[in-house]
Amino acid sequence: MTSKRNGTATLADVAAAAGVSKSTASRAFSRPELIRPENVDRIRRIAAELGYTADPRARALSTGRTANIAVIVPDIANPFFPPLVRAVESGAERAELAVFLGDTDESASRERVLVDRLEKQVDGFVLASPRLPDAQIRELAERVPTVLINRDIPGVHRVLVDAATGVREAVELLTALGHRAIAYLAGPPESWADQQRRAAVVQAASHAGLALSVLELGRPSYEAGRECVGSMIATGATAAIAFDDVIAHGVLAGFATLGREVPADFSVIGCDDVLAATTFPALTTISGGSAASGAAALDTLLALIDGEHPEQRTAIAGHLVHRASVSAVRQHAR
Amino acid sequence: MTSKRNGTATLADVAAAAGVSKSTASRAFSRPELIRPENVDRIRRIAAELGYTADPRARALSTGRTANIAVIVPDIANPFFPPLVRAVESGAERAELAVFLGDTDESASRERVLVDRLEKQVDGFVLASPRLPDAQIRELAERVPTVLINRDIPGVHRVLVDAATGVREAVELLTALGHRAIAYLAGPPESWADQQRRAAVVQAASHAGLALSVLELGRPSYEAGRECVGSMIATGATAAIAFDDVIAHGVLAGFATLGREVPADFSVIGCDDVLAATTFPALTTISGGSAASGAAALDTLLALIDGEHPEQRTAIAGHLVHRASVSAVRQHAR
DNA sequence: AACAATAGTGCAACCGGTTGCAAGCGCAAG
DNA sequence: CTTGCGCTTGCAACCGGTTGCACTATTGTT
Repeated sequence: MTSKRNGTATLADVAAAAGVSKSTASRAFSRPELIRPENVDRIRRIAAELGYTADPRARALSTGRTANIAVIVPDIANPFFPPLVRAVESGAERAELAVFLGDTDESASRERVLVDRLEKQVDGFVLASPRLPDAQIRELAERVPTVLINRDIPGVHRVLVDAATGVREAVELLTALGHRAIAYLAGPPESWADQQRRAAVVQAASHAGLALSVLELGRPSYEAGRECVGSMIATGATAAIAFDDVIAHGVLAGFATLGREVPADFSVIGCDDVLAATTFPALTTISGGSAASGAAALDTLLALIDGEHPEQRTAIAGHLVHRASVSAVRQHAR
Repeated sequence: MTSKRNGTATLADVAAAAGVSKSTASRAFSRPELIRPENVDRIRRIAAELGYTADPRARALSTGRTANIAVIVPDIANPFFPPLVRAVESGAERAELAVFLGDTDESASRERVLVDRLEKQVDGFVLASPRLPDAQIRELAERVPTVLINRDIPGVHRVLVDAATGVREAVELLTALGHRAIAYLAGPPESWADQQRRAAVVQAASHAGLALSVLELGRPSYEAGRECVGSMIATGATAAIAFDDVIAHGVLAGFATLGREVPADFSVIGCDDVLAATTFPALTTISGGSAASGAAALDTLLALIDGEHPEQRTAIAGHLVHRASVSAVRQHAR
């Protein structure tokens, strides 16, 4: 016999104390217009005195609504996700929903387990950059309201940040500043975000007539960014667009280690705007991601839960935030 | 009539399909040793075919155990918390618990609301840097297994990172490197962590015979760190220990802006080790915080849930991680 | 062969709410 | 003085599991 949960008052206790039936007590909260006003007051007062709070589990069992949602992320320690989670969290707070957080550690199988464990106790899912196969996500979305972030599966509700706009702005800026050869520091090719960004860079560069080198970095990390600087310089590029801010931050460090100056010697542009101005020099980056997509996903999910039919595909336009890591190409460069 | 939740199979369905009673079906999962082995197999197979999964709500209702826990943080976007949450998350995964995340936005009242909403659907709480008054936390801990992080309330289970050790190491290092005057860049005085760190620095500095200036920065932020550099230099200090890595990171940027070099011109030490090596120069810092305290808190909580009586107070010894932002004081300095 | 012990199963109550339906009530209309 | 209707309220079933207890075979013991 472990410590039993201290006996909080139940609805039956309240009903007994008020001399009414459970149904009446229940309705004093859920449908007060059906109950004689003076009784509503009395029941509520007694409930308060007893410290009664409805048990969400029991309520969920009969109503089918849990008042919970879940947000699943690949890695909460990746700076892209905390603002996203925070946005979901604050929207959920307004809707009086509690939120489960699942961290899949970038693993599809753990994601599967989490989703299964949570499915019965939530009214909906926000899946951020899910790693599950399309088919499984489709099935899930059929059973439970589900909104994807950064994953484009037709037929499933999703919010996507539109890389094209921001990338175009970035390339235009670089072109205007005299750069003629740039590099794209690619992220994980299986990620939808990288596919989009890569394609956008390729297209924009070719449109602007810029030479483009793509460097495959694999898992996006600070180290990967720092270590690619040498080979990046070797391509002859004078500016780089990185898959994300973390890589870009690493690149900054790489240059500093080499004693080269950004932006004087080289221009760097990140993506996601999650490091804000906390790099040195402050990072020019393509914003429009994290918090906004969390908020948008939550709005869609709430609508879905309410049985509405929100837009299936929400695009968030990323745009360039110009800070200090970009400047005109040096005259004597190249 | 909103979209009713798609009819997943219930235990009754399984029982019917297997031609046994609900009890037998139930026990085929929870107490298989009571059921004839061949029936266990058959029931489980049929359940699998029907895609049956037990409803955690219903189970919770009768067993009293929810298999959920909650972790409440003041601000998930503060880099101290994601690793902590991640550690809790991964421990919970092992114990097959799902985790609620609450973000209080640094507000005691939102914390109150969250705790109330969650209390009935979790087996325990991890409260990280809670803002609630002692009395309320005590009451909660009496009703529900609860573990605090970075909050020292006697009688309540808690894990605290012991600043003293790491701070002492830091001060010893600085002393050995020839520094004679240092600064402490203080965090929010109402935070337990700042109180500890401040006291430890004061004591260690006096013990080592170092001159110490304390600069009040209020809310710990990158900007605050960057902007205090001027007045910090004015104190005559040649090294600083910051309340946290975020401030220290700002200080690094402040020096870079001034064209001064760290560590050649000035040594900087952070706290928490949440920025890892992602600053330039890589930040020397007092580690032992985030992930470790999350893991320790979870262990304590699990024990508590199992009805054991774990140590009430767990101290995590912070220790100095020596990276690149500290060096010997320049001969001509001062 | 009679009897006890044991393994396997089912009945029904219970966890704490919600809700359809019907019953009791007062009051106005006929 | 009925009849009818609307307002309140209670009964009881239900949501989907778990579990104490009783019951029936089986097997083992003298």
